[in-house]
Amino acid sequence: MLEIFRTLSDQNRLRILSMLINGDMCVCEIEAGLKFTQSNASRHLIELKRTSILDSYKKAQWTYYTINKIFINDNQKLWEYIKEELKNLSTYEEDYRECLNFKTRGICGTENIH
Amino acid sequence: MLEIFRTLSDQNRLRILSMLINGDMCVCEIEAGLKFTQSNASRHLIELKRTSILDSYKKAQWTYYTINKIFINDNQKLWEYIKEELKNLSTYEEDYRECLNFKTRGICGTENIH
DNA sequence: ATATAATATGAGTATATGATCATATAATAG
DNA sequence: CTATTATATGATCATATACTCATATTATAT
Repeated sequence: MLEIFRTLSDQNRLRILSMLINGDMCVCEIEAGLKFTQSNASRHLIELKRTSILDSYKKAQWTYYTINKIFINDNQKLWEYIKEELKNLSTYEEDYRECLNFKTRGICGTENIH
Repeated sequence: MLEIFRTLSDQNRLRILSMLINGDMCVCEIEAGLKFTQSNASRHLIELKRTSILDSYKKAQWTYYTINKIFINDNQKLWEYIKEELKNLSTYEEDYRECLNFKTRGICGTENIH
């Protein structure tokens, strides 16, 4: 529980989660959508995965991160709380717009795959 | 949400919460039961109150801290999660024994009141 | 009033954390 | 193979946090 709260107690990791509730994203989409440096995006995602809040899979050279189904299942009440609250983040609307923008423009070569 | 998670991401504050689910306690009972220094106990309790997870009331010279009913009501799912998990803390049984011990021995003059 | 006990707080220190830059690794394309 | 793109990681720095000691504040008792 401590590790979970520790991982959740960062503004930028919450912003990442608030985007992933709308669908999986790769590192460079997070990077572009939330305006992080590449290494910062990667580190936050890895930290979220380390505490099993996220899971990841690879598609070609892209690493996609996704909300971990096991985490949701093991922490249902906590997850319901988080999921509701994430939409109230002051950054949510703007972040979502930016992410959609990059998704449709095909920021990182993903347009060749999808 | 961020502030709440930040406040909850500390081992000693979780230990405090795990004791308070069994009843209100004053600063010196937390101090004795959990073996904190006086100032450390006070600071953690104040931080938990600052984020409205705890509330406090005074009885003579003692400050009693209590789980904030408003917090419970405003964050029901989160609170259910926390309440369940607190009992699984590795420190829980031992801390509870120590706190009971001090309660019955009347550690801080409270025996004169109760 | 003074003495005592409980709590809060200012100041200082050590450690943890988040961020960045530069570089390494992994995967694909040509 | 080499070049390119995406991701991960080592090193470093600045800031945040938890802790302690000393002191201030508050409340009670005598």
